Amino acid sequence: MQQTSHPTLIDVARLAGVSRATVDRVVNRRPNVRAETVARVRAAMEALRYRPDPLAAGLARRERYRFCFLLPAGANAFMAELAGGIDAMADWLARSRASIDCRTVDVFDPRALAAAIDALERSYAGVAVVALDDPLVLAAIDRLVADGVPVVTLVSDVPASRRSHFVGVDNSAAGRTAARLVGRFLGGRTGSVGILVGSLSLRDHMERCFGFSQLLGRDFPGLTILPVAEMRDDPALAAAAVRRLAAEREDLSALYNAGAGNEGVAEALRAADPTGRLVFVGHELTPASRAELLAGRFDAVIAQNPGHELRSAARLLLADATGDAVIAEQERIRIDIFIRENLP
Amino acid sequence: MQQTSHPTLIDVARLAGVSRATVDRVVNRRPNVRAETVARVRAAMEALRYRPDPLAAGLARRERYRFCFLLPAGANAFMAELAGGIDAMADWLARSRASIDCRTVDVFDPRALAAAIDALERSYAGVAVVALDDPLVLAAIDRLVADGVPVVTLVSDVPASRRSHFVGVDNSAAGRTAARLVGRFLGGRTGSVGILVGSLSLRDHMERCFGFSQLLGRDFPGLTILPVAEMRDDPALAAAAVRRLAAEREDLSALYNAGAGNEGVAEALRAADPTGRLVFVGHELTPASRAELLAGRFDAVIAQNPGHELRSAARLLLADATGDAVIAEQERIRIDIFIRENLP
DNA sequence: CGAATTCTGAGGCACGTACTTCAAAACGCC
DNA sequence: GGCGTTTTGAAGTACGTGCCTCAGAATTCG
Repeated sequence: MQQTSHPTLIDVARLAGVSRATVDRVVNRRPNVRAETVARVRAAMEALRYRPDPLAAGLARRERYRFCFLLPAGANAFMAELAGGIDAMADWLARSRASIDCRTVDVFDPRALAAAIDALERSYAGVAVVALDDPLVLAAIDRLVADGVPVVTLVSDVPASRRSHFVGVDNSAAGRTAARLVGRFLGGRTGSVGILVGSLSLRDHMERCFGFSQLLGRDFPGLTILPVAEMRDDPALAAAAVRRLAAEREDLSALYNAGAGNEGVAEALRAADPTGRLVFVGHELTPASRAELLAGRFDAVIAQNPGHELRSAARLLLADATGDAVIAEQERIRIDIFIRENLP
Repeated sequence: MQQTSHPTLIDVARLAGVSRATVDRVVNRRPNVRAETVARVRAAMEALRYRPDPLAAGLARRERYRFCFLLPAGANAFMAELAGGIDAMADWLARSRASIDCRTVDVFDPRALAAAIDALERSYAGVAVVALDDPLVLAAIDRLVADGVPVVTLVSDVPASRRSHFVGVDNSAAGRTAARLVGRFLGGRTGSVGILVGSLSLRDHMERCFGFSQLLGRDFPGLTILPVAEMRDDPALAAAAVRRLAAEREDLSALYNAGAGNEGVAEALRAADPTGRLVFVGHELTPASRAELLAGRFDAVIAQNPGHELRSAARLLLADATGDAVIAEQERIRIDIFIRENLP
């Protein structure tokens, strides 16, 4: 029954005319095997199409992998969904003998984030962190990596650090996507376009802003870009800014919110734009932004799938720990566009 | 070290004051255990947070799962990507002791598809099929299910059959999404809109068409919907249809292709609409549609991620076979919108 | 040639579970 | 009390690999 049941290490040993131990040495690239013997074993492996049973291997090497996910504290709906998704992965991870500790930290404070990273136990098999592009944070990440703990950045990157991967989207492209939609939805109308962000010191907000302005300025010359308004992801501040923009510029034709706080924007829009003529594009699919899309007050939402990002980060850390290969295509996070009709 | 290393069946037995065998009986719901004993064992499992080690369990029950994926033959780029993606899952599946046999069949012929389904070995632990909504196919699927082989439909559904899941998108919603984009991109312009499909007997094409017409008619009364043109996913026929539409209707302002054959549309567009005023929305991200988006001749592409669909189908079949739970959110296939700026 | 080194074989323990067998104990019933 | 049935315990084998030890063979080197 060789064709149905998978070949084992013993089958390889028999075919190659060597012992179990020698096959083991070859498979696990241990030293002290003659080149000629290696070749014979390799040939036998080829012939039988031998693949080490991952279950038995995992059982035998009794390692367990503990990972840590460092997420921003706060009421941000997107981040809340991230945190909530971690539990959903528990079963999934147990299958690979892995587990995740989740910690939260104030993400607007580089000092606190760096301290939190420094405080992490070095026994972790890997760490995923929603980072902040700041020298302090960069140094902390590099220290962690230097101590032998692989790091992936999640959602927000620190490109210059020694993290092994970034799991997230190209935020410049996301900004350009928003700009294209705003421009096309305006369909040739002219006017001014307002931009809101959480903070320009957040790399992702800044990049979106940059991409948005760049494309809008180049491809839609009829539109005037207004100065960027910062609002710390605070719905109340966002609402105030929207009201101010609507009052000051009667030619206001579109709004782009590169940050969070869409609830505030929505609230202000209800008052400032009762007819819904104003084109609005924001980020992240939350209960609030979803409801606004359905109500027709938001025209499009640019999003990234937090579940995919979590799983991708976990897979990458796991691959780092076990030495397995990764499917690159699967780990590329896409820039999702949601309108009223394709809400999940 | 009880808190770091996971508890085993033996730990549970010790705590419950019973033997290994009894714990095994409880864990695997075997008969002949007194209710009171079951409760004691359950309590011990709770207390220790015992979870059976999936690796050891998998090793002990020496089952292997063979699945079969039945895909359409033909040069269709989307389907080719589907087929190609199966190999990429091989490693992934080996980890769960599963493997996939991939077979192809002419999807336009219900009789052939039904015969292919009937010819499948009943030893498969599950089958995924790109189905065709036809009574013959439905009956064949139901026969397979009756023989104890779980079936999931992939991309194209047979809702009335006894398949356990459908992995794919809501094509009516996809059509509505396309309509919204066409309408918004036209930005108030009036004119007529052409619709192309592969075949109206294909459920997914028909549903897209339906969703598209429905929303366009309701929300964009300034646009006239032209009669649907069928073209068997043939680029040459598509090109001819586009040329004919462009010639006959000088008010043609947008085109929607609900089927494949985008290469043909692109070729015809180059000639018929050199200025790029015509709004075009199509389906599926292929090298061709990608290039057209970048060139600016296509305005948007509605897509589904074939890799996700494959993995989802595999996960669902695996869950069916092992009795594991599925993460519903993860298995919902999203309707992707791609424009020039958010191409992956 | 002898010694040191490099290879190889044989065997065993461990991982944590599934599944089996057999005997002993507990229980119900008449 | 005796019988039959249900429940439980004890013990074992098996799954396929990682990792270990130790002895003996083969090879190289001085």
